[in-house]
Amino acid sequence: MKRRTIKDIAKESGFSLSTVSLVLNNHPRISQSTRDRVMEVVRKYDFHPNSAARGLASKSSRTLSVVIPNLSRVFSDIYLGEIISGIYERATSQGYKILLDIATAQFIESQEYSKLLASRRADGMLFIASDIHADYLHVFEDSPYPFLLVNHLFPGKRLNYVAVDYASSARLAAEHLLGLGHRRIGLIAGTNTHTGLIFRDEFLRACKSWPAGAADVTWVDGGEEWSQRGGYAATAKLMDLKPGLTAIMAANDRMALGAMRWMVDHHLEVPEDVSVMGVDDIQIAAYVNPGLSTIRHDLYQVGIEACNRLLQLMNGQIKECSDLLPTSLVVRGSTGRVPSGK
Amino acid sequence: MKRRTIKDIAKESGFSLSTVSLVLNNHPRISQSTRDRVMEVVRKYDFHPNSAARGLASKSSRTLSVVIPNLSRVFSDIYLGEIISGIYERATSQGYKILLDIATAQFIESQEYSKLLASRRADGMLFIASDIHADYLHVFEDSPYPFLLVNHLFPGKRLNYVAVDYASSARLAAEHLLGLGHRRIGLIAGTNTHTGLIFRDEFLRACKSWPAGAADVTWVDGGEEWSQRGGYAATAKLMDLKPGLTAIMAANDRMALGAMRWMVDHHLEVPEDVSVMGVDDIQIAAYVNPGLSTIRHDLYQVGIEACNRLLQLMNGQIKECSDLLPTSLVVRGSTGRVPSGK
DNA sequence: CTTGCCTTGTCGAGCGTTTTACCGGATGAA
DNA sequence: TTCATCCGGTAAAACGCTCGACAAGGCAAG
Repeated sequence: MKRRTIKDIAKESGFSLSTVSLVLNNHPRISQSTRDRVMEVVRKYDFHPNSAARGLASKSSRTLSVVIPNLSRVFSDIYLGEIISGIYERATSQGYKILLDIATAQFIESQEYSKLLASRRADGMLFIASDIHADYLHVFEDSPYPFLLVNHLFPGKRLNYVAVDYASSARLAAEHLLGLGHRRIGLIAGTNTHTGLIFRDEFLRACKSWPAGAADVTWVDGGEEWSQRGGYAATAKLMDLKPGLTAIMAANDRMALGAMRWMVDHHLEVPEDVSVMGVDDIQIAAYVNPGLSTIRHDLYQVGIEACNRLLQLMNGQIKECSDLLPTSLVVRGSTGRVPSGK
Repeated sequence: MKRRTIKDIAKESGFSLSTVSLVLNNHPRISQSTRDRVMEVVRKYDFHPNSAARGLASKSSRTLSVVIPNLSRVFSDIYLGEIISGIYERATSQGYKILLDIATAQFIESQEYSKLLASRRADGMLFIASDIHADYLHVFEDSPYPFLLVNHLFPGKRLNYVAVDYASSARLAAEHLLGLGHRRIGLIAGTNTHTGLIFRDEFLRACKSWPAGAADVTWVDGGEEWSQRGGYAATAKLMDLKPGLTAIMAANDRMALGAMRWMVDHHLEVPEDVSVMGVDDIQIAAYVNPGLSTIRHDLYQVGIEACNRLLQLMNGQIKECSDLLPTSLVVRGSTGRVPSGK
């Protein structure tokens, strides 16, 4: 099968190579009548210009690299899906395609993140996979390549980011639980990301400085994957350390679901015996029993905004970016007033 | 910033353009000593060959297109994540990258699926997004482009596919419930995919021809998105139509979770009053209360296998593909013997 | 000393676009 | 009439790599 090229279109339509190219790129230089005659031939052959040739000549791949974390079953976390949907929406509307990568050990060791941009396979990179050990990202400080962290940040590194305001989420959550009278609180923290650490520290701070009396907060780590399983194990640990806890705060909804499951398995009622609260407001949070109180993070919006900012970095409209997006409290059935007599 | 090319490497290392190219492609023609001297320079400059130029000259983009369904919050379904992880694993190991697309209305109307392959932006396509209305896919019958449906199929169209054996799943599920004595069963079906229809029809058939006595199965549609919400609504409808149901069979776990939620909201015990069963064995199925009985679909394996087959189609090792992968029963707490006296 | 073959490296013609000059003709003002 | 300007289109030089054809040199066999 002979592959058609712009040359065939030129020959058949009677115009030059350049003219066809200009038509295909909607260049204003070309008159409507010429445009029509060329497009007729283009449609007749269902012609689509070769993207490699385009990329070579134009020095742009019209492609964005998106790197996601290497958690087992990573997609099951709505967390990611929302962000990616947002990115896709924005990227597509600007004529960009998405090249997906997973931050596996192999991906990092072979420095794919550099290779992708250096080889011009992608014009810019959105990185959703940063944990506190991602020191290799320092290559993107002052790098000529457009790079942006999505819902992560790296204190001490000059890296662009768009993220939800985790400190504000921590305050909202703390105020909700404290306002319900809780003073003995267990915190299941995520400590493998900087945003997780920010959440933990701000939550502790808010509980310590509560006007109506400081709360006693015990925290444990919820595990690398922020999963139900991790939340379950962390809850077991907390309840062992401090049997009198009246509330469990988890750094995301999945761990909170693990906590609720532990309560059921140990014949404790939520929220009568213990209140449980999460963060993110994933879809299933409204479908468990009781519904999970949580902090809403609009991750779709994070995706949109992150992609927007990356595009601005790419065309030079901005030089750097450090956006924090707002969050809000969602109250459902899993939190209630502290049990009387406790 | 001057971008380095293969030419600079050639000059600096004292070899020809072609030699550098051959080294970079690990061609056996080149001796070890030459290879070493070239690679030294390559590393010195952290050089990465331009992928557009490579693609243009080699007529291959080393990229696979993956198209996923346009469900709102689509990623929240572990269903997809598992498949994509499998695809990624396989594709990466063969040096291919993944170009992600979502089957939005825009994607379909603008015939992006053709454009991607015709413009050589991707060398082959894995389509996870097929519903019964995807008639436009007929363009891939006898198309020169490698194309494969993932966990879907299209009776009546000559399209390659790799899918789980839904008919076998239906039999396993039916046998489990019938074996527990259930004879009045509600089925929440997914009717917008051919695999969903196959499941429904085979489930009905199996229930009708059960040796120990046919069951009375009532089925309703669970909605386009196979979601908790849809499962919840479908359960309401079923329980209204047939108040005496002793078991609910849902075509996926998410709808089953919706069904369980409905039971809780209406003070019915699972499985004491009604058994509930799903399909897929998503991660959370083990974490709800009671644990969800289901049919395990190894979707990671589907991804691996699908990618394998596509690569074989691409290099001509096979001409067509219609694989069905096995499934298995997983019994947890949500199904039990039919209540006595019912 | 030929001849032929093998090994290793080089030449150079593409690959299919974009984009910068440039050009001819029409238009309009002086 | 002349000259500058504009308009619509074209020629051709990149863009950076791959790969088939070819060449040089070494070596073994006759």
